[in-house]
Amino acid sequence: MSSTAQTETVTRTGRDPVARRGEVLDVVLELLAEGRDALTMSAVARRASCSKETLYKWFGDRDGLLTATVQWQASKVRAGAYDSARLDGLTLRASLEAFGVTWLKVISSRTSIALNRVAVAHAGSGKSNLGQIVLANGRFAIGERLKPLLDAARDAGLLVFDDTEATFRTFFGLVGRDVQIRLLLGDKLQMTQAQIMHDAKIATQQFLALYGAGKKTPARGR
Amino acid sequence: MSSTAQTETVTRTGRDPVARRGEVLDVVLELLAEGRDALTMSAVARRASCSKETLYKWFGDRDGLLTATVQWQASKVRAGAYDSARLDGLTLRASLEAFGVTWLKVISSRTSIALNRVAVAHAGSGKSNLGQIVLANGRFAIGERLKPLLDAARDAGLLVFDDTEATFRTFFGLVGRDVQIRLLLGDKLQMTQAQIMHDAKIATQQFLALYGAGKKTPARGR
DNA sequence: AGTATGCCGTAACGTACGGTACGGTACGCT
DNA sequence: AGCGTACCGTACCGTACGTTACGGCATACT
Repeated sequence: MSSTAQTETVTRTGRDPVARRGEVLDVVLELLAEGRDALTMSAVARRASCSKETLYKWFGDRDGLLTATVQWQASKVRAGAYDSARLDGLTLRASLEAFGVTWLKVISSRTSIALNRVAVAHAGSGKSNLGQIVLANGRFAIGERLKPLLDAARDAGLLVFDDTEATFRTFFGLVGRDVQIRLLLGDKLQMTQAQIMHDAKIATQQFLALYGAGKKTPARGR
Repeated sequence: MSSTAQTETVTRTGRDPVARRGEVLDVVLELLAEGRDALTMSAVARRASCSKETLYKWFGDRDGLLTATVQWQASKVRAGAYDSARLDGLTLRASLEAFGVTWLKVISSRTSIALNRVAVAHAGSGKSNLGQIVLANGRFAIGERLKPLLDAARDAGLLVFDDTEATFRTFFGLVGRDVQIRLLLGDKLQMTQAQIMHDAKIATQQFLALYGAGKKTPARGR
């Protein structure tokens, strides 16, 4: 599990087994993102050049593979926490915008869309908790990462609010708006880098207009 | 096709065939909302007491049935347009809150969640345009219904904004926040009547704080 | 009454796919 | 060299489900 890779147990392909595992999961992400046809165990095995037997030995069943994939993807996305020290209006604004940009990039990425689609579909079928995992690593993870910033900003007298959770949810709504649901439903929505940065900027302006303590930019919505 | 139903062609069950069609589609909605197991043609036929042959004759194939179901549900949701005449700050606020309540009720209803789930799953598989239909009857339909109100409010000097679409999207985000994605992913989120009304009220306050012309309630979040 | 039509119930077909079994091969260990 | 382990490739099995086919019955039409 958490053994530091010192002895490189080289397998047939000349690779360390945990790396191999990662390769397989990357294949799943690939296949999912292409999404031309439903993800099938045989397709994964073929593309990853591994046997189905190995797939089942490693991940148990299809759900296990999916779960591992979601966690694998989540482990790649983790970004560093924003330093809440020496906060002023400008760094707060910049941090909020950065959060917005990060989040918009995530939800508009092909992998995230694909992963959310299978998780949503799965949540319908009741079995397994893929949806919960996606939520925990997406919506809730970013919430937990943003809240310290919000609290610090309140302590610094830059923001005024009671409920951190509710305040975060407002920011979340201002940033995401209808983007995620439209993308999930297959709407052709071009989220360019420029568009994302613009959206994050506007959302931050609006957020500060609602919760900012100072009388900065009035933030009329474009 | 478009013949006005005058001659009531009574079938075996003593029902008019178009009503029978509606019954079948209601069964689909039922099954979908229960969602214990995936929707299957056999299950629909059994529950609706009709033959699979009839299902295929009427709807072509499974996708056709799903499409018809989405449109059937959409046809039931259509609410009347809000009268934009004699607008003042109070009626505007009330109308916005009403919109918010309506929308939150829709997206938190079991049927909507189930329908969106199949549409999202379908959007992944590429085939058919279920996602587009859901979008057209959900997100976009409510947008087209709200925009006249926004424009009227701007004409009446109650709101200040440039881009009606962008303004609507902000309202959409303030109202929906993370609710829809959480519900789609299976999060247990209790959306009681009281909660919905409270959320709509707050969202409206915040929206007016951002776009309102007058200096009404400052709308501090929560 | 006799025939046609529409629909129900059920059986049957084909296929896709999750899951398992098995032979063959490369590598590590002794 | 001989053995065990891990894994690839492929064949195989069982089942679920979309789709089609068919027999039977009730109503509509002449």
